[in-house]
Amino acid sequence: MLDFALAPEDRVHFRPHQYLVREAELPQAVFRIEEGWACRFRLMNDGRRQITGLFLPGELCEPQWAAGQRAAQPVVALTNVRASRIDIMARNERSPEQRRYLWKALTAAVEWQADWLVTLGRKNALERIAHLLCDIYDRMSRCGLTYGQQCAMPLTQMDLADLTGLTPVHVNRTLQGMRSDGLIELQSRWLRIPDLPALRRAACLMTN
Amino acid sequence: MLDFALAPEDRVHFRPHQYLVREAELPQAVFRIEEGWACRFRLMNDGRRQITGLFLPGELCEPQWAAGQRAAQPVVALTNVRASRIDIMARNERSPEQRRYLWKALTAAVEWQADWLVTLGRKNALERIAHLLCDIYDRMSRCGLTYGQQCAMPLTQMDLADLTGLTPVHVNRTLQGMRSDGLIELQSRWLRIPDLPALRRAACLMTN
DNA sequence: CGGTTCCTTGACCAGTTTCAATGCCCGTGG
DNA sequence: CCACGGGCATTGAAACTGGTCAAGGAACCG
Repeated sequence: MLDFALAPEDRVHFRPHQYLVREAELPQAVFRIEEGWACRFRLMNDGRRQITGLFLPGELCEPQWAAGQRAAQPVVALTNVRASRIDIMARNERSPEQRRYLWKALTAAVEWQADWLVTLGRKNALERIAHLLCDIYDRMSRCGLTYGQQCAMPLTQMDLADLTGLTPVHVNRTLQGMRSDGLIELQSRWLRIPDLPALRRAACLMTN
Repeated sequence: MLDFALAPEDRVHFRPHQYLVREAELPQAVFRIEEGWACRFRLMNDGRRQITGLFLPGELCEPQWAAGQRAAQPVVALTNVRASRIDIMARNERSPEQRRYLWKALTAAVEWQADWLVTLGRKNALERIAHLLCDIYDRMSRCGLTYGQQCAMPLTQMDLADLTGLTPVHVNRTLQGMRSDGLIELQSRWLRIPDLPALRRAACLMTN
């Protein structure tokens, strides 16, 4: 993954609900998440909240900072997080490999967000949650954090609601339904997917 | 806007519903839209459609192609479109200015999509449509295409529905309501916004 | 003109939200 | 060791937003 020397300056950690970066801050570094989960989100005046990005172990947190721009959205830890600070070099000191890597991370963010726009715009509760759980499972497996058909899933139902654009109550009911249909097993922050293709079908993820 | 020499190779045009790029195609160029509107979208198996990006005059269409990747989503003309093909240079032949420009376009796409995730995830019909119309008006004014409080708005109600994640019928009813509240005047593909701050308020766009 | 495409309207229905209350789990402190 | 408190999950009932189906009308184009 990290196929070039982004010299990790130092290790940092964060507790749940602690900010990695606040809104409009000028970040000095990008983070590579070593362990734990974080998200970026936007808050409306009346308190409605939407999570617009999820950061899992092994992933780069906010490549767009590398342009030296202000963070448009805060990033907060969802669990305990251990991360590497990677100092941002001046643009003209970057190697071609570094540029390519940052570019790739940014285009991946565009793709993920486009998928997610479809999910929020056009899918119902079951399809949204199924999509999210498939996504999580895939990303966890990509860095070797799945065990058999299982992986960690530390998000609360409120987190799930803020990701899927639903209410926590409806997330709860939908999860119940998925459990009783045998689509998932989810308990004590641990997810098991007995039949991944079935879950992907439920998420309308055939092309994906 | 186009502050460096992206030598426009040639001019092309497209009729409504004509594809600028098909899915999984390897684009040879990025486009700069000179006139007309286009969008990128994703189609679900059962026909549900979600527009994930809108391209207005003066805007760069799909900077991520510059990485030489396949188009993850098709791009189609919504009106008659006149555009400049800008051939994609090999990565290592690009000037720093070119790189900076492409990076800026890509981070702008990430920001727009994040805003749109909030809208699709957390806003109701009125707020969604108000947001969209504000966005359109802002972008049109940015390239001098607004006249007083007016600008072109060639999208059909079905297009609006596919952007906002609603049904055409509900878009229609919501527009009626906005008209009778005096929030907008919209007829024969022409939009007038009597009170932009009021519309922004209706869209919950205070921070924005 | 004739045929599309787009807009409009009505009646009914379904998925999701809201409000409110209860219970569970777990860490902390007496 | 047990009581307390806070965060999280669960459940029910009622209300509402937006979706579906269906039909009619207006505008536009060759």
